[in-house]
Amino acid sequence: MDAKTLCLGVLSREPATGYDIRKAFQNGPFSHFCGAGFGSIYPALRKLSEDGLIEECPSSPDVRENKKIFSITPAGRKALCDELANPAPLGFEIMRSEFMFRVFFAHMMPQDRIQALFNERKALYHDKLDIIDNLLKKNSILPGEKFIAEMGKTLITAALQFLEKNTETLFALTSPEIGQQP
Amino acid sequence: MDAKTLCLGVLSREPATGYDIRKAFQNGPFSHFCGAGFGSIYPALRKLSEDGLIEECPSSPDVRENKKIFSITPAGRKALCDELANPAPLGFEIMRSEFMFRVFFAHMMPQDRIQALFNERKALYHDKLDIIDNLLKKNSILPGEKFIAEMGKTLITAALQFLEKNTETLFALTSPEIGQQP
DNA sequence: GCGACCATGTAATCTGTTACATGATTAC
DNA sequence: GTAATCATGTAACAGATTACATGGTCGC
Repeated sequence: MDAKTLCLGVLSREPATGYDIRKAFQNGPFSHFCGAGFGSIYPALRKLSEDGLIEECPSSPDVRENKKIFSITPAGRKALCDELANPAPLGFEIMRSEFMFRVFFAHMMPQDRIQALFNERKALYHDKLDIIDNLLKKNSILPGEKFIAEMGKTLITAALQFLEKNTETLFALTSPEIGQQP
Repeated sequence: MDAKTLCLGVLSREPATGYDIRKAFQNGPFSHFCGAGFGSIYPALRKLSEDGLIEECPSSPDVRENKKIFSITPAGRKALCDELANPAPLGFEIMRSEFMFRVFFAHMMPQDRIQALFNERKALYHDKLDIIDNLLKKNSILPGEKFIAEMGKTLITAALQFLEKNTETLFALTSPEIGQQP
């Protein structure tokens, strides 16, 4: 899914600035399953604008002059629908994970490094759960959005519980000091 | 995690060809958390070879001439360790998911399309579970590898159960024919 | 006044994906 | 003999990440 489609998706919910879109990816309803940085978002907005899929809202006196609020056009909504309905290039994206790659090679890392990795990851999971819980508190939430928030919550909770239950077992089976072992 | 590190990781377990590496990503122990295609693997192998991190095994009469079996060098093992231990650029990779993006916009899709999406996804999960179950049957499996296989199994099972339980609820809340709704 | 946050954008680089191009071996 | 699988690679293109560069507003 490219940055253009992601931006279109965010804008289909409500008008937003590039900055707002990034927040939606960082702390908002999209944060647990996709993302993009400024370097992807701004060029995407320019292209979408050129293609007439989004448009800049007329500036009003109460917003700063350099602030650009974009809204989706009917053509943009159509383009998003088409993209959503298309045969899907699939790709199994769940868990394309650097964390898992590292832990896979636990025998090549000192135990304190793995411990730090686990702690970081648990903290990250807790952050994501907080974000999702806040989303679920809102009363106006569409079915798809709710479904995905709950799915995220379920999966992150499962991951967290797995880490909590199995860390000791992993440590019991790896040597504390070993770093460069084959 | 770039293709070079991924290849190095695969080769740290046993010597392999580019083709073997791809299989490790498609059906092997790495399949549920990372991946790469030929277009990434072969250039990566060339670079790793140039840097002395891997080397081509001397050709023996029992293997075909154009087949190149690579093995990791001590320098390569060191490079992998360094990469594993480094402060981690983090990035929350769990669930960077096109599936979730689509379902999030369920209200913009006809119900039969969502149904198809769900069926595809469930089939994919079952495939992944089969692969993982086969991995877990092996008796010689390192602790990190076992941990990650079991974590994958746990998470995929949780995802599958979530889909099974909540599909009807989602469908009850979305209209069957609506496609292009705001 | 200062730090945190809002806000936009560009340019270089890196890297991955896709399609193409080729051919050997194995099992039926 | 023919289809599936093994096996290697290149080239063009699309795309993202990273760092850079700039400046306004708000609360303390």
